Amino acid sequence: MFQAATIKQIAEALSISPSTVSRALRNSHEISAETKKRVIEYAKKINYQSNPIAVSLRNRRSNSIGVLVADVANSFFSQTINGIESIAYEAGYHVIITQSHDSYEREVINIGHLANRSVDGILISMSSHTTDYRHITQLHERGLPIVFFDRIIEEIQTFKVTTDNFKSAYEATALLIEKGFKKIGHLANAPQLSITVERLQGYLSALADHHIEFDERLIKYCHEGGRSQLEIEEALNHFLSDSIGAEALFIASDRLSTVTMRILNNDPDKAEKLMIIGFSNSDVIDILSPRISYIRQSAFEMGQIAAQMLIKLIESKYPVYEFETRLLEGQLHWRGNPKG
Amino acid sequence: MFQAATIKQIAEALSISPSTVSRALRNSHEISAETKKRVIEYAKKINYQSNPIAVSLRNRRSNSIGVLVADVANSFFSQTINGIESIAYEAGYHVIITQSHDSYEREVINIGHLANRSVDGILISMSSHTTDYRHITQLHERGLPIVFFDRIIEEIQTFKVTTDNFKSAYEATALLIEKGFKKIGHLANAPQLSITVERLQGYLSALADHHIEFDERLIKYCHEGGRSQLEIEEALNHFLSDSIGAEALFIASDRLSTVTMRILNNDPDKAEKLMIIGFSNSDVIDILSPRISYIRQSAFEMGQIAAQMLIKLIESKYPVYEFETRLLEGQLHWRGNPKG
DNA sequence: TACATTTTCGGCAACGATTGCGTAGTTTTA
DNA sequence: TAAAACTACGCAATCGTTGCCGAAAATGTA
Repeated sequence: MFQAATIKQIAEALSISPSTVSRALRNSHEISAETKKRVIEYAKKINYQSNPIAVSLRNRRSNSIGVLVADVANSFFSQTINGIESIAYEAGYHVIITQSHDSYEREVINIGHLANRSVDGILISMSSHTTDYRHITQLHERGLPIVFFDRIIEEIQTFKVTTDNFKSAYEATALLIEKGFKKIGHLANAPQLSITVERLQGYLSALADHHIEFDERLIKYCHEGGRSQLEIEEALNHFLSDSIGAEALFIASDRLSTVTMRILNNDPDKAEKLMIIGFSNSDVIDILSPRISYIRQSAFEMGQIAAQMLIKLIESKYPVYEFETRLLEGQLHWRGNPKG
Repeated sequence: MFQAATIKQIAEALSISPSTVSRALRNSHEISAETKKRVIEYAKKINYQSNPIAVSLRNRRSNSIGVLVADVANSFFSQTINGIESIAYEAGYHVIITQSHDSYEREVINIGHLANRSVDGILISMSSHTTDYRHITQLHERGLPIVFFDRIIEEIQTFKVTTDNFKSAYEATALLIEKGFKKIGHLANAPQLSITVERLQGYLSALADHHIEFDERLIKYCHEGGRSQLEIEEALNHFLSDSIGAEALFIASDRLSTVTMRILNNDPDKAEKLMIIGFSNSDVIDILSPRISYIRQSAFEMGQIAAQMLIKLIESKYPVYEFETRLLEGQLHWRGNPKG
């Protein structure tokens, strides 16, 4: 491998000590203008770049932050990552991205690796199969800055940012009711996720406020969160069965929405029977067939806020004990009949 | 911040030297079974984890690889990243992802940061606005392992992996011709990209083989690659103008495809006039309206191969002078009439 | 028993950058 | 004119780990 220039080389070339070079480069007042000039010029000449690994070792700071998401190939998360990156970059941090693929084991391994990799802090969106939080509480107790976004948990006191899922779900459900639908199915994500609970509550609350009796058969959890198409097909058949007869459907996540849409696209009979609203950040959700009304989350902004929170934690000189949970507004887009 | 356990602490606690601890943990034959056992037990007890930054400094290896893509919020790239990650993870490398957003300046800055960050190698998919390769050749000459994927360049001798763009473009165009279309527009990406040139040649070659006269007005380059919807609207209007009268369209990239689809979705008159085939790795491309036939690249596999190539370069004990350029097959999916 | 060999381990130095402390040499102040 | 203050720089330690060399102890051989 190639040999990068070091402070020692500069020191030797100019017959001064490494400390002087270091101070000159950092523009210390203890160094004469003359010496500074010589050092800076020579450093530029040999294209000196400080070795970030050495700096990290010395400063016990890596200037990098870790991110855990379920999957980067998911519009919502990739947009979030864009937001994280935009802030991190500005602040001089590198971003190390890992994926849990919604597996608890991978979450544990990845978070362990990140902490071990000496990241200065971690941004976490929980895997849908996680119910044991010890791998995170351990790190948190040891003082590692952690911020949760999107899929947050109650159990750990720190900064969090997510969509106002209750409100968005409420609005979506209420809108369906106002449009005249009464039998509204709810295709929910894995039940242990915060977003699942919040969205379910929004749904239930809207029903209650509009005096629609709650029918538990109208709720179906997807434990595989859309990774299994079969799971969703069964749920749809269930909703559309004669005994249930759902007229509309509120879908609680990105992936569930697109998988549902694929099934309906292949089965126009079903598609005609259902008015659909779903969460989705796909950039082509508005040109899918059949039509789907959708709730779009402020993913980019969520990433930005999460990154800002984390960097604030990392750079705080004193331990932080006051935390905030930010809720971002989702945007509801009504698109009318499936057949348009 | 929390204090991680170190080798020194173990050494002190067991009244042995740090070197002995290090060797014991690495299972050196020079250490007695007895000592090994004591060290390993105590290390486990205090949850010792080696500090990767110190190891990096010592070994001049960071066990991380850098990736440069245009945009993670793009199905093709996010799938590629998934492939890269799967291999890198197995081999013990971390992945640092950066985005050029198709800007030359950001590409230069990001690649500089990655190299400076002491990654052990870099995976690059060129930004569409890059014509000057000095920032890369410099690193390459200094011995930094580099592998190109997707958007590759001729100028640097190394491993490369991309789709057989010529073949896929040829097949797509030939298929349109066989279906009876003669006036086939080609919506091309930025002209300086390898993939643009290869796809254009496939298109031209198919026309020639089928004895269709080439009309240069049927080719439109999109210098903004879909970042500007206006650019594409103008191109479509051009293709559909009376004097041109295109009957079909071959679209050369993911983003161009989806933006075109949005325009056509909003303008059914236009949509009816055009049979469309486009490159796309969107997971919902098959349920868009209007219908679009598409070429899907083996993105995940491309990421895997690129990562394998890079790791091979990194871990090679001798300089490598024999390089390979792998071409992966694209998959053509015919979906018939727009109105289906 | 005497010597050679092997096993087991400690000490030192280095990776590259940073920084507290010390100290010549110079200038300012009383 | 001597004391004080300041300027400009070097020394050495530090971060955690590991390669190299050598030394002591254990073992083997004659």
